[in-house]
Amino acid sequence: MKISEVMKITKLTKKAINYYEEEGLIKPDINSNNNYREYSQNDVDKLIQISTLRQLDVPVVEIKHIISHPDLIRDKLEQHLKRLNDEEKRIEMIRNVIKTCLDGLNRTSDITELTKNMMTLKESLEMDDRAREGFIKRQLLRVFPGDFGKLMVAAYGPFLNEVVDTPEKEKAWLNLVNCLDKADSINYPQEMGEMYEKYTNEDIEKMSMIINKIVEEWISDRVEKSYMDRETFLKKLDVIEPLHKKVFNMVKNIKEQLKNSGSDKINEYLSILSSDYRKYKNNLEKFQKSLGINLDENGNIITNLDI
DNA sequence: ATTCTCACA
DNA sequence: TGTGAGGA
Repeated sequence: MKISEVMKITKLTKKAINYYEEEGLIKPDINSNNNYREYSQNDVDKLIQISTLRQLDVPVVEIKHIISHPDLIRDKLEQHLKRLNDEEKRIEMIRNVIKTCLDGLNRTSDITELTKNMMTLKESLEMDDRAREGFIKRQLLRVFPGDFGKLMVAAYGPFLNEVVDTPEKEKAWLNLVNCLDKADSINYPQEMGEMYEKYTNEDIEKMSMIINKIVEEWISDRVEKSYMDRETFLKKLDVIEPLHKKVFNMVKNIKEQLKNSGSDKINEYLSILSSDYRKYKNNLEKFQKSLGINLDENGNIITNLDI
């Protein structure tokens, strides 16, 4: 039969039929008088198969393989399914980057700024776990310059080793990156600068160690034993008491600054991201309740690291 | 009516 | 991975 007939039967266009021939999927005989194609029933059957697979987005090359090696069909379909799944993930990623970027857009309408932001977000998704951890730490040190930043890193470090393996976490991670990215460096209150001048590098090192250790303990389940009596707690408190009292009064100021740059949701995102952080908060709460410690204006040792 | 070639997305 | 134009 001639091509118009085949068009009717297969619902394919001339163009498509010719194209499939060009690609070697079918080989109709050619009438040497007029150069017209003569399509066999077999050609039509093949074209129907091709059409079906094409509607499922199977690439023409794969269809070609399938036609010449019917036993490959399982392999090829699985391969195609994987492609689709990958593509879905890719699109989900793009969607999340754009959404997150849109959420943080209020501050800039500068397109250069915007695309830079999008690039940062996209690249942040391609990081491995180590790189994520390093990225956050660098950002923390930028937002909180100097010694206070080191203490922040010590406090938050234990929560930064989480794998981002669910869509929920991916969103939270993007929000966190976005949040830190647009946060300006903190201008510490004057008293704070004065306060930190007094500390040597060794002091800061030591405080970092202590903070880190405390947080680690709060994450672990040992916390019940090591902290749940008031005596032990007060002893530990003495170690960092000189630091604590002053720091607490400045935390509000810093919180304000974060809020002003729209970056005050770090905790929220970290909660979604890190099960350790949730555990930490949870243990903290339990502990505070059991000792009757207040969270309010007068400050207490537990909350002062929690910006 | 069909094929071919080229440019184009 | 096709489509559309235009000539043969």
